[in-house]
Amino acid sequence: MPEQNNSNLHAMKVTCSNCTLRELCLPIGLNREELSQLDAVIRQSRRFRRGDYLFRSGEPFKSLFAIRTGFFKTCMSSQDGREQVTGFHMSGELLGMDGISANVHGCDAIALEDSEVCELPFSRMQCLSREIPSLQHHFYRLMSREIVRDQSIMLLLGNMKAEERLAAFLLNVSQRLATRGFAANDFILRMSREEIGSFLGLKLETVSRTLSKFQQQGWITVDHKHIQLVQPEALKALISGCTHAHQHA
Amino acid sequence: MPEQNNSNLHAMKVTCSNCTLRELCLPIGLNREELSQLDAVIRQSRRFRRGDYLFRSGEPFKSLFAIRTGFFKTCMSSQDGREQVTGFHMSGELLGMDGISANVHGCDAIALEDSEVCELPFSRMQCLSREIPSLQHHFYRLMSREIVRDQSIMLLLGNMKAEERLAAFLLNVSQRLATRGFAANDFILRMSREEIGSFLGLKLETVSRTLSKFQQQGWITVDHKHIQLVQPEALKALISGCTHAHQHA
DNA sequence: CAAGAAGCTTGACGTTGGTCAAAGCGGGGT
DNA sequence: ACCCCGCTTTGACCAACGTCAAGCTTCTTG
Repeated sequence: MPEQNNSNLHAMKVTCSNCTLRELCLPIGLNREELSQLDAVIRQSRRFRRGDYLFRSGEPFKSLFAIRTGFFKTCMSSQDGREQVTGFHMSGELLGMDGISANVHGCDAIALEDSEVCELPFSRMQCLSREIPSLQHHFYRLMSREIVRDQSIMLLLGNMKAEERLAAFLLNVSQRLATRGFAANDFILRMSREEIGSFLGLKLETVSRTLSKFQQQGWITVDHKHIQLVQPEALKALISGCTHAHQHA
Repeated sequence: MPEQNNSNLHAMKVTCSNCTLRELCLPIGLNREELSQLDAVIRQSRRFRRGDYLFRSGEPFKSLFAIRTGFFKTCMSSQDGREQVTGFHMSGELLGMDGISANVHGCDAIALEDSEVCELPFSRMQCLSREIPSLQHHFYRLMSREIVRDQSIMLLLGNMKAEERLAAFLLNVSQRLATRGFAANDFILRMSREEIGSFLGLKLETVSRTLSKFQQQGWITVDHKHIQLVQPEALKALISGCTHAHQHA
Protein backbone atom coordinates (compact mmCIF):
# COMPACT_ATOMS: atom_id res chain seq x y z
CA MET A 1 0.00 0.00 0.00
CA PRO A 2 2.33 2.73 -1.13
CA GLU A 3 -0.48 5.30 -1.19
CA GLN A 4 -1.34 4.84 2.46
CA ASN A 5 -0.26 8.34 3.36
CA ASN A 6 -2.47 9.69 0.66
CA SER A 7 -4.92 10.58 3.38
CA ASN A 8 -8.61 10.76 2.67
CA LEU A 9 -8.26 14.49 2.83
CA HIS A 10 -6.52 14.37 -0.48
CA ALA A 11 -9.08 11.99 -1.83
CA MET A 12 -11.70 14.44 -0.75
CA LYS A 13 -9.94 17.31 -2.44
CA VAL A 14 -9.88 15.32 -5.63
CA THR A 15 -13.56 14.56 -5.35
CA CYS A 16 -14.38 18.12 -4.61
CA SER A 17 -12.31 19.50 -7.40
CA ASN A 18 -14.86 17.78 -9.62
CA CYS A 19 -17.38 20.21 -8.28
CA THR A 20 -15.76 23.50 -9.03
CA LEU A 21 -18.03 26.50 -9.59
CA ARG A 22 -20.10 25.37 -6.66
CA GLU A 23 -19.59 25.69 -2.95
CA LEU A 24 -18.11 22.45 -1.78
CA CYS A 25 -19.45 20.29 0.92
CA LEU A 26 -16.77 21.19 3.38
CA PRO A 27 -13.20 22.28 2.69
CA ILE A 28 -13.63 25.94 2.06
CA GLY A 29 -11.08 28.61 2.75
CA LEU A 30 -9.10 26.53 5.21
CA ASN A 31 -5.35 26.74 5.58
CA ARG A 32 -2.99 23.81 5.54
CA GLU A 33 -3.14 23.11 9.25
CA GLU A 34 -6.88 23.46 9.47
CA LEU A 35 -7.24 21.02 6.63
CA SER A 36 -5.19 18.44 8.43
CA GLN A 37 -7.29 18.93 11.56
CA LEU A 38 -10.37 18.33 9.47
CA ASP A 39 -8.73 15.37 7.88
CA ALA A 40 -8.25 13.78 11.28
CA VAL A 41 -11.96 14.00 11.98
CA ILE A 42 -13.30 12.59 8.76
CA ARG A 43 -13.64 8.87 8.91
CA GLN A 44 -12.46 6.83 5.99
CA SER A 45 -15.15 6.83 3.38
CA ARG A 46 -17.53 3.92 3.12
CA ARG A 47 -19.10 2.34 0.05
CA PHE A 48 -22.78 1.65 -0.33
CA ARG A 49 -24.56 -0.43 -2.91
CA ARG A 50 -27.82 0.41 -4.62
CA GLY A 51 -30.58 -0.08 -2.09
CA ASP A 52 -28.38 0.16 1.01
CA TYR A 53 -29.48 2.34 3.90
CA LEU A 54 -27.06 5.05 4.94
CA PHE A 55 -29.18 5.59 8.03
CA ARG A 56 -32.74 4.96 9.10
CA SER A 57 -35.36 7.08 10.76
CA GLY A 58 -35.26 6.49 14.50
CA GLU A 59 -31.62 5.49 14.68
CA PRO A 60 -29.44 7.47 17.09
CA PHE A 61 -27.78 10.40 15.37
CA LYS A 62 -24.01 10.48 15.61
CA SER A 63 -22.68 11.72 12.31
CA LEU A 64 -23.37 13.75 9.24
CA PHE A 65 -22.57 12.15 5.92
CA ALA A 66 -21.00 13.80 2.89
CA ILE A 67 -21.66 12.13 -0.43
CA ARG A 68 -18.44 11.78 -2.39
CA THR A 69 -19.90 9.90 -5.31
CA GLY A 70 -23.28 8.42 -6.03
CA PHE A 71 -26.90 9.26 -5.51
CA PHE A 72 -29.26 9.01 -2.54
CA LYS A 73 -32.86 9.60 -1.68
CA THR A 74 -34.14 10.60 1.73
CA CYS A 75 -37.66 9.69 2.73
CA MET A 76 -40.07 9.58 5.63
CA SER A 77 -42.80 7.03 5.95
CA SER A 78 -46.07 7.36 7.77
CA GLN A 79 -47.61 4.76 10.03
CA ASP A 80 -49.95 3.46 7.36
CA GLY A 81 -47.08 2.98 4.95
CA ARG A 82 -47.34 6.02 2.72
CA GLU A 83 -43.88 7.14 1.74
CA GLN A 84 -42.76 10.68 1.15
CA VAL A 85 -39.45 11.22 -0.60
CA THR A 86 -38.05 14.42 0.90
CA GLY A 87 -35.09 14.79 -1.40
CA PHE A 88 -32.65 13.41 -3.93
CA HIS A 89 -29.00 13.98 -3.16
CA MET A 90 -25.89 14.02 -5.30
CA SER A 91 -22.14 14.20 -4.75
CA GLY A 92 -20.97 17.01 -2.52
CA GLU A 93 -24.18 17.17 -0.53
CA LEU A 94 -24.45 16.66 3.21
CA LEU A 95 -27.02 14.30 4.73
CA GLY A 96 -28.38 13.88 8.22
CA MET A 97 -28.77 17.45 9.41
CA ASP A 98 -32.32 16.76 10.50
CA GLY A 99 -30.93 14.41 13.14
CA ILE A 100 -29.21 17.11 15.17
CA SER A 101 -32.33 18.46 16.82
CA ALA A 102 -33.40 15.29 18.61
CA ASN A 103 -30.23 13.22 18.37
CA VAL A 104 -32.20 10.80 16.25
CA HIS A 105 -32.35 10.51 12.51
CA GLY A 106 -35.66 11.82 11.20
CA CYS A 107 -35.69 10.12 7.84
CA ASP A 108 -34.25 7.21 5.90
CA ALA A 109 -31.36 7.73 3.49
CA ILE A 110 -31.11 5.10 0.76
CA ALA A 111 -28.55 4.76 -2.02
CA LEU A 112 -30.09 4.84 -5.49
CA GLU A 113 -26.81 3.78 -7.05
CA ASP A 114 -23.51 2.50 -5.78
CA SER A 115 -22.07 5.35 -3.74
CA GLU A 116 -19.23 6.47 -1.58
CA VAL A 117 -19.76 8.51 1.57
CA CYS A 118 -17.60 10.27 4.17
CA GLU A 119 -18.76 10.08 7.75
CA LEU A 120 -18.36 13.23 9.85
CA PRO A 121 -18.81 12.52 13.57
CA PHE A 122 -20.91 15.47 14.62
CA SER A 123 -19.55 16.08 18.10
CA ARG A 124 -16.02 16.26 16.73
CA MET A 125 -17.09 18.55 13.92
CA GLN A 126 -18.72 20.74 16.52
CA CYS A 127 -15.49 21.02 18.51
CA LEU A 128 -13.46 21.66 15.43
CA SER A 129 -15.82 24.31 14.17
CA ARG A 130 -15.27 26.17 17.41
CA GLU A 131 -11.59 26.42 16.57
CA ILE A 132 -12.07 27.19 12.90
CA PRO A 133 -14.53 30.07 12.48
CA SER A 134 -14.88 29.65 8.75
CA LEU A 135 -15.87 26.04 9.28
CA GLN A 136 -18.50 27.04 11.79
CA HIS A 137 -19.89 29.60 9.41
CA HIS A 138 -19.88 27.11 6.58
CA PHE A 139 -21.91 24.69 8.66
CA TYR A 140 -24.48 27.33 9.44
CA ARG A 141 -24.71 28.10 5.76
CA LEU A 142 -25.18 24.49 4.81
CA MET A 143 -27.99 24.05 7.29
CA SER A 144 -29.58 27.27 6.18
CA ARG A 145 -29.38 26.15 2.59
CA GLU A 146 -31.22 22.99 3.52
CA ILE A 147 -33.97 25.14 5.05
CA VAL A 148 -34.19 27.22 1.88
CA ARG A 149 -34.35 24.10 -0.24
CA ASP A 150 -37.14 22.62 1.88
CA GLN A 151 -39.11 25.82 1.69
CA SER A 152 -38.89 25.99 -2.06
CA ILE A 153 -40.24 22.44 -2.13
CA MET A 154 -43.09 23.58 0.07
CA LEU A 155 -43.80 26.25 -2.52
CA LEU A 156 -43.75 23.61 -5.23
CA LEU A 157 -46.07 21.26 -3.34
CA GLY A 158 -48.38 24.01 -2.21
CA ASN A 159 -48.79 26.05 -5.35
CA MET A 160 -47.78 24.27 -8.50
CA LYS A 161 -49.68 22.04 -10.92
CA ALA A 162 -48.43 18.65 -12.10
CA GLU A 163 -46.80 20.01 -15.26
CA GLU A 164 -45.08 22.79 -13.37
CA ARG A 165 -43.78 20.39 -10.75
CA LEU A 166 -42.33 18.06 -13.34
CA ALA A 167 -40.74 20.90 -15.27
CA ALA A 168 -39.23 22.32 -12.10
CA PHE A 169 -37.95 18.90 -11.18
CA LEU A 170 -36.29 18.24 -14.53
CA LEU A 171 -34.67 21.64 -14.58
CA ASN A 172 -33.43 21.22 -11.04
CA VAL A 173 -31.82 17.89 -11.84
CA SER A 174 -30.36 19.35 -15.02
CA GLN A 175 -28.89 22.31 -13.21
CA ARG A 176 -27.35 20.22 -10.44
CA LEU A 177 -25.78 17.85 -12.94
CA ALA A 178 -24.38 20.77 -14.89
CA THR A 179 -22.87 22.15 -11.68
CA ARG A 180 -21.03 18.86 -11.28
CA GLY A 181 -19.70 18.96 -14.81
CA PHE A 182 -22.16 16.56 -16.42
CA ALA A 183 -24.31 17.20 -19.44
CA ALA A 184 -27.23 19.42 -18.54
CA ASN A 185 -29.60 18.27 -21.25
CA ASP A 186 -28.95 14.58 -21.52
CA PHE A 187 -29.03 12.42 -18.41
CA ILE A 188 -30.16 9.21 -16.79
CA LEU A 189 -32.64 9.44 -13.95
CA ARG A 190 -31.55 7.38 -11.00
CA MET A 191 -34.99 7.10 -9.47
CA SER A 192 -38.26 5.45 -10.45
CA ARG A 193 -41.43 7.20 -11.56
CA GLU A 194 -42.93 6.32 -8.23
CA GLU A 195 -40.10 8.01 -6.36
CA ILE A 196 -40.37 11.10 -8.52
CA GLY A 197 -44.08 11.12 -7.86
CA SER A 198 -43.65 10.77 -4.14
CA PHE A 199 -41.19 13.65 -4.12
CA LEU A 200 -43.50 15.86 -6.18
CA GLY A 201 -46.75 14.92 -4.47
CA LEU A 202 -48.06 13.11 -7.56
CA LYS A 203 -48.92 9.54 -8.45
CA LEU A 204 -46.59 7.61 -10.71
CA GLU A 205 -49.17 7.50 -13.50
CA THR A 206 -49.34 11.28 -13.50
CA VAL A 207 -45.56 11.50 -13.72
CA SER A 208 -45.55 9.10 -16.64
CA ARG A 209 -48.37 10.88 -18.44
CA THR A 210 -46.80 14.28 -17.95
CA LEU A 211 -43.45 13.12 -19.27
CA SER A 212 -45.25 11.71 -22.32
CA LYS A 213 -47.00 15.02 -22.77
CA PHE A 214 -43.70 16.92 -22.66
CA GLN A 215 -42.33 14.52 -25.22
CA GLN A 216 -45.32 14.99 -27.52
CA GLN A 217 -44.75 18.72 -27.30
CA GLY A 218 -41.21 18.11 -28.47
CA TRP A 219 -39.76 19.61 -25.33
CA ILE A 220 -37.95 16.50 -24.14
CA THR A 221 -37.28 12.95 -25.22
CA VAL A 222 -38.02 10.11 -22.85
CA ASP A 223 -36.50 6.69 -23.21
CA HIS A 224 -37.25 5.03 -19.90
CA LYS A 225 -34.77 6.67 -17.51
CA HIS A 226 -32.86 8.41 -20.24
CA ILE A 227 -34.05 11.99 -20.54
CA GLN A 228 -33.01 14.65 -23.00
CA LEU A 229 -34.07 18.24 -22.66
CA VAL A 230 -34.64 19.33 -26.25
CA GLN A 231 -36.21 22.67 -25.45
CA PRO A 232 -35.28 23.52 -21.89
CA GLU A 233 -36.55 27.05 -22.56
CA ALA A 234 -40.03 25.62 -22.95
CA LEU A 235 -39.79 24.06 -19.50
CA LYS A 236 -38.44 27.28 -18.07
CA ALA A 237 -41.30 29.19 -19.63
CA LEU A 238 -43.70 26.80 -17.96
CA ILE A 239 -42.38 27.56 -14.49
CA SER A 240 -41.54 31.19 -14.99
CA GLY A 241 -44.17 32.86 -12.92
CA CYS A 242 -44.43 30.19 -10.26
CA THR A 243 -40.85 30.45 -9.08
CA HIS A 244 -39.67 32.52 -6.18
CA ALA A 245 -40.00 36.24 -6.93
CA HIS A 246 -36.66 37.25 -5.37
CA GLN A 247 -34.54 34.68 -7.13
CA HIS A 248 -31.03 36.09 -7.12
CA ALA A 249 -30.20 34.35 -10.36
CA MET B 1 -36.34 55.65 33.87
CA PRO B 2 -35.65 53.83 37.09
CA GLU B 3 -35.86 50.41 35.42
CA GLN B 4 -33.08 51.19 32.98
CA ASN B 5 -30.76 48.63 34.51
CA ASN B 6 -33.44 46.01 34.21
CA SER B 7 -31.63 44.77 31.16
CA ASN B 8 -33.53 43.11 28.41
CA LEU B 9 -31.93 39.87 29.50
CA HIS B 10 -34.16 39.93 32.52
CA ALA B 11 -37.13 40.78 30.41
CA MET B 12 -36.25 37.86 28.24
CA LYS B 13 -36.02 35.53 31.18
CA VAL B 14 -39.44 36.62 32.28
CA THR B 15 -40.82 36.00 28.85
CA CYS B 16 -39.18 32.66 28.64
CA SER B 17 -40.33 31.52 32.03
CA ASN B 18 -43.77 31.62 30.47
CA CYS B 19 -42.66 28.81 28.26
CA THR B 20 -41.51 26.26 30.75
CA LEU B 21 -41.65 22.62 29.69
CA ARG B 22 -40.38 23.63 26.33
CA GLU B 23 -36.91 24.36 25.10
CA LEU B 24 -36.51 28.06 25.05
CA CYS B 25 -35.47 30.10 22.14
CA LEU B 26 -32.05 30.86 23.56
CA PRO B 27 -30.98 31.00 27.20
CA ILE B 28 -30.39 27.36 27.95
CA GLY B 29 -27.90 26.02 30.45
CA LEU B 30 -25.82 29.17 30.52
CA ASN B 31 -24.05 30.42 33.63
CA ARG B 32 -24.26 33.90 34.99
CA GLU B 33 -21.38 35.31 33.03
CA GLU B 34 -22.44 33.70 29.79
CA LEU B 35 -25.89 35.14 30.23
CA SER B 36 -24.50 38.61 30.59
CA GLN B 37 -22.39 38.13 27.47
CA LEU B 38 -25.52 37.08 25.63
CA ASP B 39 -27.34 40.02 27.09
CA ALA B 40 -24.80 42.36 25.59
CA VAL B 41 -25.47 41.01 22.14
CA ILE B 42 -29.25 41.05 22.15
CA ARG B 43 -30.57 44.33 20.92
CA GLN B 44 -33.37 45.97 22.81
CA SER B 45 -36.60 44.41 21.72
CA ARG B 46 -38.73 46.14 19.12
CA ARG B 47 -42.48 46.31 18.79
CA PHE B 48 -44.41 45.51 15.65
CA ARG B 49 -48.01 46.18 14.82
CA ARG B 50 -50.35 43.85 13.00
CA GLY B 51 -49.36 43.85 9.35
CA ASP B 52 -45.82 45.13 9.87
CA TYR B 53 -42.96 43.42 8.11
CA LEU B 54 -40.22 42.08 10.36
CA PHE B 55 -38.15 41.52 7.23
CA ARG B 56 -38.75 41.05 3.53
CA SER B 57 -37.51 38.55 1.01
CA GLY B 58 -34.46 39.95 -0.75
CA GLU B 59 -33.36 42.22 2.06
CA PRO B 60 -29.78 41.75 3.30
CA PHE B 61 -29.62 39.32 6.17
CA LYS B 62 -28.00 40.67 9.32
CA SER B 63 -29.90 39.27 12.26
CA LEU B 64 -32.06 36.51 13.54
CA PHE B 65 -35.21 37.48 15.39
CA ALA B 66 -36.65 35.88 18.51
CA ILE B 67 -40.35 36.40 19.07
CA ARG B 68 -40.98 37.45 22.66
CA THR B 69 -44.70 37.95 22.29
CA GLY B 70 -47.07 37.91 19.38
CA PHE B 71 -47.64 35.96 16.23
CA PHE B 72 -46.03 36.00 12.78
CA LYS B 73 -46.39 34.37 9.44
CA THR B 74 -43.56 33.76 7.00
CA CYS B 75 -44.30 33.55 3.31
CA MET B 76 -42.73 33.44 -0.11
CA SER B 77 -44.35 34.83 -3.18
CA SER B 78 -43.86 33.79 -6.77
CA GLN B 79 -43.44 36.11 -9.69
CA ASP B 80 -47.05 35.84 -10.79
CA GLY B 81 -48.22 36.76 -7.33
CA ARG B 82 -49.17 33.40 -5.84
CA GLU B 83 -48.33 33.42 -2.17
CA GLN B 84 -47.16 30.45 -0.15
CA VAL B 85 -47.27 30.77 3.62
CA THR B 86 -44.33 28.71 4.87
CA GLY B 87 -45.09 28.94 8.56
CA PHE B 88 -46.87 30.49 11.51
CA HIS B 89 -44.68 31.46 14.43
CA MET B 90 -45.38 32.06 18.09
CA SER B 91 -43.48 33.36 21.11
CA GLY B 92 -40.13 31.74 21.74
CA GLU B 93 -39.52 30.90 18.09
CA LEU B 94 -36.59 32.12 16.04
CA LEU B 95 -37.08 33.66 12.59
CA GLY B 96 -34.73 34.35 9.74
CA MET B 97 -32.54 31.25 9.67
CA ASP B 98 -33.16 30.84 5.96
CA GLY B 99 -31.22 34.06 5.41
CA ILE B 100 -27.88 32.69 6.57
CA SER B 101 -27.13 30.71 3.44
CA ALA B 102 -27.10 33.60 0.98
CA ASN B 103 -26.89 36.58 3.34
CA VAL B 104 -30.29 37.57 2.07
CA HIS B 105 -33.68 36.92 3.59
CA GLY B 106 -35.53 34.26 1.63
CA CYS B 107 -39.05 35.03 2.75
CA ASP B 108 -41.23 37.73 4.22
CA ALA B 109 -42.06 37.77 7.92
CA ILE B 110 -45.26 39.61 8.79
CA ALA B 111 -46.85 40.23 12.18
CA LEU B 112 -50.37 38.82 12.46
CA GLU B 113 -50.90 40.60 15.76
CA ASP B 114 -49.05 43.25 17.71
CA SER B 115 -45.78 41.66 18.66
CA GLU B 116 -42.47 42.15 20.39
CA VAL B 117 -39.24 40.83 18.97
CA CYS B 118 -35.58 40.58 20.03
CA GLU B 119 -33.00 41.15 17.35
CA LEU B 120 -29.93 38.92 17.45
CA PRO B 121 -27.15 40.23 15.19
CA PHE B 122 -25.94 37.05 13.57
CA SER B 123 -22.23 37.78 13.29
CA ARG B 124 -22.05 38.59 16.97
CA MET B 125 -24.04 35.50 17.89
CA GLN B 126 -21.62 33.51 15.82
CA CYS B 127 -18.63 34.86 17.72
CA LEU B 128 -20.33 34.31 21.04
CA SER B 129 -21.30 30.77 20.19
CA ARG B 130 -17.65 30.02 19.58
CA GLU B 131 -16.97 30.94 23.19
CA ILE B 132 -20.02 29.23 24.63
CA PRO B 133 -20.23 25.65 23.35
CA SER B 134 -23.73 25.05 24.66
CA LEU B 135 -24.91 28.10 22.75
CA GLN B 136 -23.36 26.80 19.57
CA HIS B 137 -24.99 23.43 20.03
CA HIS B 138 -28.30 25.04 20.77
CA PHE B 139 -28.12 26.97 17.53
CA TYR B 140 -27.43 23.85 15.56
CA ARG B 141 -30.39 22.21 17.22
CA LEU B 142 -32.69 25.11 16.43
CA MET B 143 -31.73 25.05 12.78
CA SER B 144 -32.10 21.32 12.66
CA ARG B 145 -35.52 21.60 14.22
CA GLU B 146 -36.54 24.00 11.48
CA ILE B 147 -35.43 21.42 8.93
CA VAL B 148 -37.49 18.74 10.67
CA ARG B 149 -40.50 21.03 10.77
CA ASP B 150 -40.22 21.84 7.08
CA GLN B 151 -39.94 18.19 6.18
CA SER B 152 -43.02 17.27 8.13
CA ILE B 153 -44.85 19.97 6.21
CA MET B 154 -43.59 18.43 3.00
CA LEU B 155 -45.12 15.17 4.18
CA LEU B 156 -48.38 16.97 4.85
CA LEU B 157 -48.44 18.70 1.47
CA GLY B 158 -47.32 15.62 -0.41
CA ASN B 159 -49.44 12.91 1.14
CA MET B 160 -52.42 14.19 3.05
CA LYS B 161 -56.00 14.97 2.02
CA ALA B 162 -57.76 18.20 2.86
CA GLU B 163 -59.41 16.87 6.04
CA GLU B 164 -56.16 15.39 7.28
CA ARG B 165 -54.29 18.62 6.66
CA LEU B 166 -56.83 20.68 8.55
CA ALA B 167 -56.91 18.24 11.46
CA ALA B 168 -53.11 18.21 11.62
CA PHE B 169 -53.08 21.99 11.51
CA LEU B 170 -55.60 22.43 14.33
CA LEU B 171 -53.84 19.91 16.53
CA ASN B 172 -50.50 21.54 15.87
CA VAL B 173 -51.79 24.96 16.86
CA SER B 174 -53.46 23.47 19.90
CA GLN B 175 -50.32 21.71 21.04
CA ARG B 176 -48.13 24.76 20.61
CA LEU B 177 -50.54 26.93 22.55
CA ALA B 178 -50.69 24.35 25.33
CA THR B 179 -46.88 24.36 25.47
CA ARG B 180 -47.05 28.08 26.12
CA GLY B 181 -49.57 27.69 28.90
CA PHE B 182 -52.69 28.62 26.97
CA ALA B 183 -55.85 26.57 26.65
CA ALA B 184 -55.32 23.73 24.22
CA ASN B 185 -58.94 23.30 23.17
CA ASP B 186 -60.25 26.82 23.01
CA PHE B 187 -58.38 29.43 21.02
CA ILE B 188 -58.54 32.29 18.57
CA LEU B 189 -56.93 31.82 15.19
CA ARG B 190 -54.72 34.76 14.30
CA MET B 191 -54.74 34.09 10.57
CA SER B 192 -57.37 34.22 7.84
CA ARG B 193 -58.87 31.25 6.04
CA GLU B 194 -56.87 32.23 3.02
CA GLU B 195 -53.61 32.15 4.97
CA ILE B 196 -54.46 28.75 6.43
CA GLY B 197 -55.24 27.55 2.94
CA SER B 198 -52.01 28.85 1.54
CA PHE B 199 -50.07 27.15 4.30
CA LEU B 200 -51.89 23.84 3.76
CA GLY B 201 -51.94 23.94 -0.02
CA LEU B 202 -55.72 24.40 -0.16
CA LYS B 203 -58.09 27.10 -1.32
CA LEU B 204 -59.87 29.18 1.27
CA GLU B 205 -63.24 27.71 0.32
CA THR B 206 -61.95 24.22 1.04
CA VAL B 207 -60.68 25.36 4.44
CA SER B 208 -64.04 26.90 5.22
CA ARG B 209 -66.00 23.87 4.07
CA THR B 210 -63.78 21.45 5.95
CA LEU B 211 -64.11 23.44 9.17
CA SER B 212 -67.88 23.38 8.69
CA LYS B 213 -67.75 19.63 8.17
CA PHE B 214 -65.78 19.14 11.39
CA GLN B 215 -68.35 21.23 13.19
CA GLN B 216 -71.23 19.21 11.78
CA GLN B 217 -69.50 16.06 13.03
CA GLY B 218 -69.45 17.65 16.48
CA TRP B 219 -65.68 17.53 16.62
CA ILE B 220 -65.09 21.26 16.90
CA THR B 221 -67.04 24.48 17.17
CA VAL B 222 -66.29 27.31 14.79
CA ASP B 223 -67.27 30.89 15.47
CA HIS B 224 -65.28 32.83 12.95
CA LYS B 225 -61.74 32.79 14.36
CA HIS B 226 -62.78 31.30 17.65
CA ILE B 227 -62.19 27.54 17.58
CA GLN B 228 -62.98 24.97 20.23
CA LEU B 229 -61.79 21.41 19.97
CA VAL B 230 -64.70 19.41 21.38
CA GLN B 231 -63.39 15.98 20.43
CA PRO B 232 -59.68 16.37 19.78
CA GLU B 233 -59.43 12.56 19.78
CA ALA B 234 -61.56 12.49 16.66
CA LEU B 235 -59.07 14.77 14.93
CA LYS B 236 -56.18 12.67 16.17
CA ALA B 237 -57.88 9.55 14.86
CA LEU B 238 -58.17 11.24 11.49
CA ILE B 239 -54.44 11.80 11.20
CA SER B 240 -53.24 8.67 12.95
CA GLY B 241 -51.79 6.69 10.15
CA CYS B 242 -50.60 9.62 8.10
CA THR B 243 -48.18 10.96 10.68
CA HIS B 244 -44.50 10.12 10.80
CA ALA B 245 -43.91 6.47 11.71
CA HIS B 246 -41.01 7.13 14.10
CA GLN B 247 -42.71 9.82 16.14
CA HIS B 248 -40.91 9.81 19.49
CA ALA B 249 -44.10 10.79 21.30
C1' DC C 1 -72.15 56.47 12.52
C1' DA C 2 -72.28 55.22 7.94
C1' DA C 3 -70.38 53.00 4.10
C1' DG C 4 -67.19 50.38 2.01
C1' DA C 5 -63.94 46.77 2.17
C1' DA C 6 -62.45 42.58 3.52
C1' DG C 7 -63.34 38.09 5.15
C1' DC C 8 -66.42 34.09 5.54
C1' DT C 9 -69.91 30.64 4.13
C1' DT C 10 -72.43 27.97 0.92
C1' DG C 11 -73.98 26.26 -3.52
C1' DA C 12 -73.43 24.71 -8.40
C1' DC C 13 -70.35 23.22 -11.58
C1' DG C 14 -65.79 22.05 -13.84
C1' DT C 15 -61.10 20.25 -14.02
C1' DT C 16 -57.16 18.04 -12.44
C1' DG C 17 -55.19 14.37 -10.99
C1' DG C 18 -56.17 9.87 -8.62
C1' DT C 19 -57.84 5.03 -9.16
C1' DC C 20 -58.27 0.81 -11.38
C1' DA C 21 -57.04 -2.10 -15.01
C1' DA C 22 -54.49 -4.17 -18.76
C1' DA C 23 -50.72 -4.76 -21.59
C1' DG C 24 -45.81 -3.92 -23.10
C1' DC C 25 -41.11 -3.67 -22.10
C1' DG C 26 -36.60 -4.50 -20.08
C1' DG C 27 -33.19 -6.05 -17.03
C1' DG C 28 -31.21 -9.00 -13.67
C1' DG C 29 -30.50 -13.46 -12.07
C1' DT C 30 -29.97 -18.34 -12.63
C1' DA D 1 -30.33 -17.55 -23.12
C1' DC D 2 -34.50 -17.46 -20.89
C1' DC D 3 -37.83 -16.24 -17.70
C1' DC D 4 -39.95 -13.70 -14.44
C1' DC D 5 -40.84 -9.71 -11.99
C1' DG D 6 -40.90 -5.02 -11.51
C1' DC D 7 -41.29 -0.78 -13.93
C1' DT D 8 -43.67 1.88 -17.27
C1' DT D 9 -47.27 3.35 -20.35
C1' DT D 10 -51.90 4.16 -21.61
C1' DG D 11 -56.89 4.22 -21.28
C1' DA D 12 -61.45 4.73 -18.99
C1' DC D 13 -63.62 6.32 -15.18
C1' DC D 14 -64.23 8.88 -10.83
C1' DA D 15 -63.63 11.80 -6.69
C1' DA D 16 -61.60 15.56 -4.51
C1' DC D 17 -60.74 19.87 -4.79
C1' DG D 18 -60.78 24.26 -7.38
C1' DT D 19 -63.51 27.87 -9.64
C1' DC D 20 -67.11 30.97 -9.99
C1' DA D 21 -70.79 33.31 -7.96
C1' DA D 22 -73.92 35.19 -4.56
C1' DG D 23 -75.07 36.69 -0.12
C1' DC D 24 -73.76 37.57 4.50
C1' DT D 25 -71.02 39.27 8.64
C1' DT D 26 -67.53 41.71 10.70
C1' DC D 27 -64.00 45.10 10.78
C1' DT D 28 -62.08 49.64 9.14
C1' DT D 29 -61.97 54.21 8.01
C1' DG D 30 -63.46 58.59 7.18
